[in-house]
Amino acid sequence: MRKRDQLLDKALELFHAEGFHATGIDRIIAAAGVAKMTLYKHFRSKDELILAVLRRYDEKFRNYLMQQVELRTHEPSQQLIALFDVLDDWLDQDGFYGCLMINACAEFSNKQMPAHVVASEHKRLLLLYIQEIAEAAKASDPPVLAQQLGLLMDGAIVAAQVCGQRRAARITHEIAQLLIHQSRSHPSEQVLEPTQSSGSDMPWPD
Amino acid sequence: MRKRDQLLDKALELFHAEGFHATGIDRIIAAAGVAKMTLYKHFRSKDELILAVLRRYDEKFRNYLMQQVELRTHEPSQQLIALFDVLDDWLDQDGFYGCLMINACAEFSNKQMPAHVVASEHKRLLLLYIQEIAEAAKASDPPVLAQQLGLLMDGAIVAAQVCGQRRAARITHEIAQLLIHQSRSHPSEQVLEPTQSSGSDMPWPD
DNA sequence: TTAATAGTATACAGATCTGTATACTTTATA
DNA sequence: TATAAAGTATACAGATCTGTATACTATTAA
Repeated sequence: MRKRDQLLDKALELFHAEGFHATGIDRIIAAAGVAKMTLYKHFRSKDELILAVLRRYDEKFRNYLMQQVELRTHEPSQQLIALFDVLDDWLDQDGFYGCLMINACAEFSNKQMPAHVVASEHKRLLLLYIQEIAEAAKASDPPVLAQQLGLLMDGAIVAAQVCGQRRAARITHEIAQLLIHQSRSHPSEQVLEPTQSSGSDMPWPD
Repeated sequence: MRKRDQLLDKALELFHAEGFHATGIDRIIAAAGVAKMTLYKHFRSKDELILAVLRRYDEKFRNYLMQQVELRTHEPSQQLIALFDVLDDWLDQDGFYGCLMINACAEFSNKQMPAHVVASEHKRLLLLYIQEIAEAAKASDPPVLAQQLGLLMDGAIVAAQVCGQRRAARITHEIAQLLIHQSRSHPSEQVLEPTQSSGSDMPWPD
């Protein structure tokens, strides 16, 4: 099973750096130093390899995040902040190609595609993890705070990927502090009226 | 030049819904009802078609956003909020496939690739637009507020695309109000210490 | 009306891509 | 050492993809 791991590692690297459709089977087996037949003995098809890669990424990423957070502090409300310090380290790496799951959803856009389902589940588990910390930190509304913080993280990831803003997490760090502070001081949030919708006057045509 | 527009429209639609690499030339000309040679008389290559599509999207999207904002209110600080109401309408559409520019960066990950450059420029122009509103709204630090709000928008886009959270913009609506209020009441922001970095103990290996 | 321009239809070259067939070799295990 | 499992090398089928060649037909404008 060593060859299988080599394949998954190299496939992850290539899919992440160059995309799923743009990366051919031949590139992967060459990088992994493995025969083509070996790949097809471990995985029925490229699609199945992609799914296995995504599951591996999910596992690696969440473990990395949890371990890094735990390594910095054990105080829940501080852990919420630590999320953004870990994010800061990640976005600042040289070969940063965004979140593989977000990238997967760009290429497998139909929500029923297996890759999209795995990506969606990945984000759900991440939010669940953040929510657990928020509960431990006695936030007033842990699910909402988790969604807010998760959204900030994705925003920073995109800013770093698209605009090369390696320090995008710093921006979110401040906002996160504000939200966490607010969530611990105010038991309920106020909802304000949105400006009126324009209806069908100017539909975004796409 | 009518055929050229048909090509661009259909290419935009297909690239957005199915991805750039996954969409072949033949699919595009069939959808546009145009001969293959016509495509290659208007565009040197598929890559050039992609660039033209991205530029068209940039133009369409920013015009749409500006017109929608202007249509809702003329008061600058209210316009900052209106950004998120427009976003809310957009994310709630049935055929929502994320931001084409973010998707392009997922497939053309190298920052020097022309498509990536166009996408980066698109986000820069968006931030500039938000910054101008922030200035008119007398925000304490318009560039920072613009970055914060832009980041929120991208976060909501990703949440809607990956997790199908059609109402993700509602989450950002609240945060935006908080940030705008803070930016108008506090002339300078306080910077807090980040938790210490772990250095090379646990590098995210990708 | 004539001449230039824009578009069409078809076929095809050449590359690349996924996946398979087959016969062989290495490695691990009992 | 004998046997099963894992891996290799090569060739290839068949599909698909980008881009071109060529000869034809509308359309438009002088």
